[in-house]
Amino acid sequence: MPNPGGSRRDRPAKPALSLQWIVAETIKIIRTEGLERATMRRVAQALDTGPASLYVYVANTAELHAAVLDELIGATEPEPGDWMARLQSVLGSYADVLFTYPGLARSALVLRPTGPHALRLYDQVLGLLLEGGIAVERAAWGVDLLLQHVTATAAEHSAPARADVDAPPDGAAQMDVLRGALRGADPVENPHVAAHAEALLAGTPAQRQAWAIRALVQGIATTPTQS
Amino acid sequence: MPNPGGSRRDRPAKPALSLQWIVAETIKIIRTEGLERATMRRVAQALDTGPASLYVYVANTAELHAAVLDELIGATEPEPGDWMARLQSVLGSYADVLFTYPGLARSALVLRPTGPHALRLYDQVLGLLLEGGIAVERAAWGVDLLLQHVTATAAEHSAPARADVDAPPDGAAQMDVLRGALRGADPVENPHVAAHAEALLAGTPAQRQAWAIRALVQGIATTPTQS
DNA sequence: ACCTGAACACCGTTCAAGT
DNA sequence: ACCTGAACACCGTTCAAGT
Repeated sequence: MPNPGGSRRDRPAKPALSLQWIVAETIKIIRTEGLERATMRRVAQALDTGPASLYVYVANTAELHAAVLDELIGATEPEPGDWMARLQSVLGSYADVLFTYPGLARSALVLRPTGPHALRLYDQVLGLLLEGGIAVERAAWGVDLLLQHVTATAAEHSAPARADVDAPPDGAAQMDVLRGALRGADPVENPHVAAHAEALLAGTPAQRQAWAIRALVQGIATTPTQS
Repeated sequence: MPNPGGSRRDRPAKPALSLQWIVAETIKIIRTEGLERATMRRVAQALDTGPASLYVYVANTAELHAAVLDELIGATEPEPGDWMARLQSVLGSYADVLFTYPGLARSALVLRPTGPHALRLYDQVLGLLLEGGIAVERAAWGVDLLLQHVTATAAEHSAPARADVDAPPDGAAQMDVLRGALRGADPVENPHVAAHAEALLAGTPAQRQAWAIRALVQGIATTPTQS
């Protein structure tokens, strides 16, 4: 006599899987345990099923990560202001997403996000460059350059996948190593680095990021696509 | 009576391990089987030992990859010409290294190469920007921007680690997906992308790379570090 | 069509024990 | 000090079998 009376008390009626649910659960895991923990096996476990079940909805782990990233990109939005201020703010909010989930930036470089939210971001950035009066061929190539810069910067600040869970989630450690290497440069082997180590290390990340975007826009606006 | 006569025929007298030898063997594996095959276990096997032995010389897999990358950067060299031509050629030869061993570029973004050869590359790029008459604070920040661009571009063209060994080693596939997404953009949702899809996709990788470097240098040269 | 248990073929890293 | 076998704690993906 299975399931008498139309309800059973043993299980809370497991709903059917769906890509949306899988993505939502994966984001929860990334948020609480980090990207490296969001494995097919771990996600399947959270969904109370076996890893094989996920392959009905995604072809592989990369595709799952891509779906997650597009979902997160949905949160990016420009604040009001002139075109340059809006550009800085869309790129800034994209950077925030990538910095919040370090490791996803690494994926984003290779994944080339192409979901609906990513496309909207692409469209916003292109629109802002055109609004700034930049020639269309330059603006078109510039979009890639700007998004690549933000993505790469976030990826740099994310640490490689760690075995040790307790350690800080840094990438700041890598920065310290670089700092040490530049400060310790041999004036004979590396004269320029040795002479200008402090200039190389100057500025806060925010200052450097803002400068980089201004410099990129400046270069994009003034450099003809035909040499 | 072990080892009579001072020589034995059973084994070719296994030499002692060394970081140099480990790196050399790892490069061989990367060259023939790809980075994703160059695991601690696979490298140890090639060295006819167990994986634990490698941990005497490197702290983890990332450190092994970093040592390999620095070794490979040793091959970069500028060709003669004015400072801009030399800049394009050093960056080009660095790009060649990263494109030849796709996947190492992905590591390079996070690893922040700091070995002797990487430092030399850093020094060359900084020297060339200064030779071009660029203000030292801008040149110093610009080095990062230029190397980051090259590294990120190479990383983009490398595919994610694949289970399937027979498939093309592309990343070109990702580009095709992007192409399709841009061409198929909805004119209402993404008006700018839809209107300028061809401009977004225009140019060969080489043309875009050369333009990007000119644009970066232009932006670096003309953008004050203080807004 | 969707879902699953179990298996296949791997990983990085640690550790106690040897030389 | 250097090296090692064996183990610990995982992976992604596939496949035959079920519903």
